[in-house]
This record gives sequence, C-alpha cells and structure tokens, in this order.
Amino acid sequence: MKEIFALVDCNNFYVSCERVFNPKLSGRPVVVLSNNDGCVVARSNEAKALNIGMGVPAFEVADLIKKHKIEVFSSNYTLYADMSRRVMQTLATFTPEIEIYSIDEAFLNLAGFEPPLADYGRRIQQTVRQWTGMPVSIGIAGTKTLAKIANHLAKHSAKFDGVLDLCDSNNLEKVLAEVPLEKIWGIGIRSAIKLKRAGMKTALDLSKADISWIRNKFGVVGVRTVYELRGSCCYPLEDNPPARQSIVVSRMFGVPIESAEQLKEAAATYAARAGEKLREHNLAVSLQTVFVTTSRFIKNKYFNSHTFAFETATSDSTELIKAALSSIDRLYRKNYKFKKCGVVLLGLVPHDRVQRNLFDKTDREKSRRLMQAVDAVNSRLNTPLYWAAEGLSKNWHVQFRRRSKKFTTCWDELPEVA
DNA sequence: TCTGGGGTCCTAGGACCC
DNA sequence: TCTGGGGTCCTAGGACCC
Repeated sequence: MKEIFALVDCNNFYVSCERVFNPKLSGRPVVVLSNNDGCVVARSNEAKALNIGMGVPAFEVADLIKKHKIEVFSSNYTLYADMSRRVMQTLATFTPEIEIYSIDEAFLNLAGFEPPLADYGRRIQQTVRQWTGMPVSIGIAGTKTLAKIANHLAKHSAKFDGVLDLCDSNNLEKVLAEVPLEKIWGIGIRSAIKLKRAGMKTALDLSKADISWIRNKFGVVGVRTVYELRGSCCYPLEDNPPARQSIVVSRMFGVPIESAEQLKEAAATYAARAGEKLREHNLAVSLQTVFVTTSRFIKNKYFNSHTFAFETATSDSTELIKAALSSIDRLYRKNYKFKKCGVVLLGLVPHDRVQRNLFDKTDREKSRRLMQAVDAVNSRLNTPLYWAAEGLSKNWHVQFRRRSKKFTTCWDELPEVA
C-alpha cells in the first residue's frame, strides 16, 4: 500500500507549554531561553514579528525585549518533557503507527484511512488542543519530506488553518515552486548555498535535478531528498526506534571554571547524569569520552578530549565518575578559563548482553542493586542523592533565572486558581 | 560582562591485512 | 625511475536535525 504520512508539529512548542499554564501570555510576545539564559530557543509568533531571531544571544536582543515588554522565560525541561508525553499519548489514540520524531513532532501513518484526510487531521488537531491545550499544525503527504513541506505551509499560511493535505493536490508543482531551498527537510545552509550556485531556487528546481549530479555533490542523502520530493518514499515510518548510539551530557558553566577541583566536580556531575540516562535505557557503556573547552569567543582557546575504555561494559555511576576524574587529570591545564565540559558515552550495549571480562573481579550484582536504589530514591525526591565527587556548592552550576514552575510534575508547584 | 544541548548519518582517509 | 590490488575496520569531521 502507498504510504501516507501525517506530520504533527506543536506550534512554538516551549512557548505554548508556558501559555497553557499562564493564559495571560496569549497574544503577547514571548520567548524562551536556552541554558544559562544564553540564547533564544523559542519564540511566539508575536516575538517573531518583532524580528527576534532563532538562536540569537539574549543580550543582543535585550533592547528589543525591554522596548516591546516581551515576556522572557528560562527553559523548563521538566514541564516541556511532560507536556510532550501528553501530546504523544493523545496522538497514539488515533493510530498505533506513530513515530515520535522529536520532543514536539510525530509522524503518523495514515495509509488506509478514509479520505478526506484533511478532515481527519482537523479532528486530531482539535482533540490535542482540547486534551492538552497544545496548538498543533498537521501536514499530510506521501513522503516524510513532502509532509514536512505540507506542515510548513499549513503553519504559515492562514488559509489552511493549520492542516494541509498534499495527497489530493493536483498542482504539487505549483506548491513546490513556492518553497525556498532552505525550508526543505535535509537541506541546510551549506547545501542551499551550493544549490543556489548551481542556479536552483526552489523545491521544484531541486525535485527536477539530475540524480547523478546530486549523487556526486551531496551523496546518497541528497539523492534521497530529491526522490522524496518526487513522491518516492525513502524514509519509512520508524515506529520501533533503533537502539541509541550515544549518550551526551554537556553544559556550559554558569561562571567560568579555573580550578581542577571544580572542573572535576562538573565532570563528575555530568558522568553521574549520564549514568542515570544509561540505566533508564537499560544500556551499558564501553567507551567514555570527556571533553573540556574554553569559550569559543575568546583569544586564549583550548579544547581537548580523552577517551577511557572500560574493560567490561558498565552502567555503574561510580565507575563512570572515576574514569571521568582520571580524564580531567589529563585534560586540565592551568591559566585557562573553562566554559564547558561534557561526557560522551559510546559503544553502548544492552545491559543484559554485557560480555564479562575473564579477570573482572567487580561484584556486578551488588553494583546493580546500589544503582537501582539510588535511581529509585532520586525518582521520588526533589533534592536527589548525589555522589561526593560532584561537590557541595556547585557555584559553577548552570543558571535559570526566569524559570516557570513544574506545574504538572511537582505537588508543591501546581497551578493555583484564584 | 552575557553566545544552548543532544542527537543522527555519511564520507574520506588511514591502518592493517592477505 | 620503477613502487599491486582489494578488502575491512576505525575514526574524525562535516552536515544536518530539533
């Protein structure tokens, strides 16, 4: 059967999450900032209209924010993750064939559903709004790349009111001729520049490009994009997500770190968090890379990384922390202002398929029970257990000065009705 | 003064082997 | 001066995504 994809995408997701619990924000310009309140990562339509760019540093738009009384929030990942879960659960009531593509997007397979599919899309849209408060846009088409385009048009053109089905479009060429290259899924800034140099301007141009030329310039990824624009499906629905390849925990510091001790606290903190993620996914790790870096924007730059190989794959935070500390011993240099470090776990294997080393003397069962106990306690407490190596004061810690409450996940922070 | 975080896939090139 | 051919595996870096 021919594939039919619906891409459901939450509008301005982080901003919409804030608005669900703070209705006064509706109709007002709102932005949400990244960690340390560094960059703008979400904007309401009103903020976009005021020329607040995506990803711009907050200090660069400070004047605009003041002038237009823009509402500003720090990221509240706990709230956003919970809202995402609610939206995805709602979508799953419409079809079991769902691929959660990101925190705010999912592909649904609508093959076999009775047309007109736009009506069905509208029902999905209304249900999500009613059950979760989240506004979504829906694009429907025969390939994921075309569904992305449909979604983009649905969101930005008032006449579609948030839902567009390109399957029954008899003038697909006319639609594609309106889509600039940069808006195509898989075409980033580099590829767009190369394509423009070759005289192309729109998705229609790219869909008609010579395949061997594309293969030569953009590899198989480029070829797939062209076929997808032509309506041939190259990316099927992944409703059984493939095993994860890596786990990363990295953060910029609230203030620069100069001492080895504090750098170790940070590395230990991130290693512990990486260990939690590892166990959440029932994985063990065989390679751990730790990297440290100064700011990208200063003269005296330094970046370095070190990789530690575990003899036996592990998911024990104490082992990750120990390895991270030894990595910092090699990476630390005096007289640098470190701005960021990170822990990367690679070589992930399912926990129940770990190959024991012949000379491994560790009591794996004891370690597993300890980690289970720590995770169980931490899932219930607001002030979790942590390892001594993480340090007590953490004055380098990431800062969130304007964070909203955990409205949906913390009894002490429920919204109040006056 | 202040510039995010976490992922994926692909490719080219080197090491190594027969 | 001349200096195999082909395969595999690994890694770093590029490009992209949200």
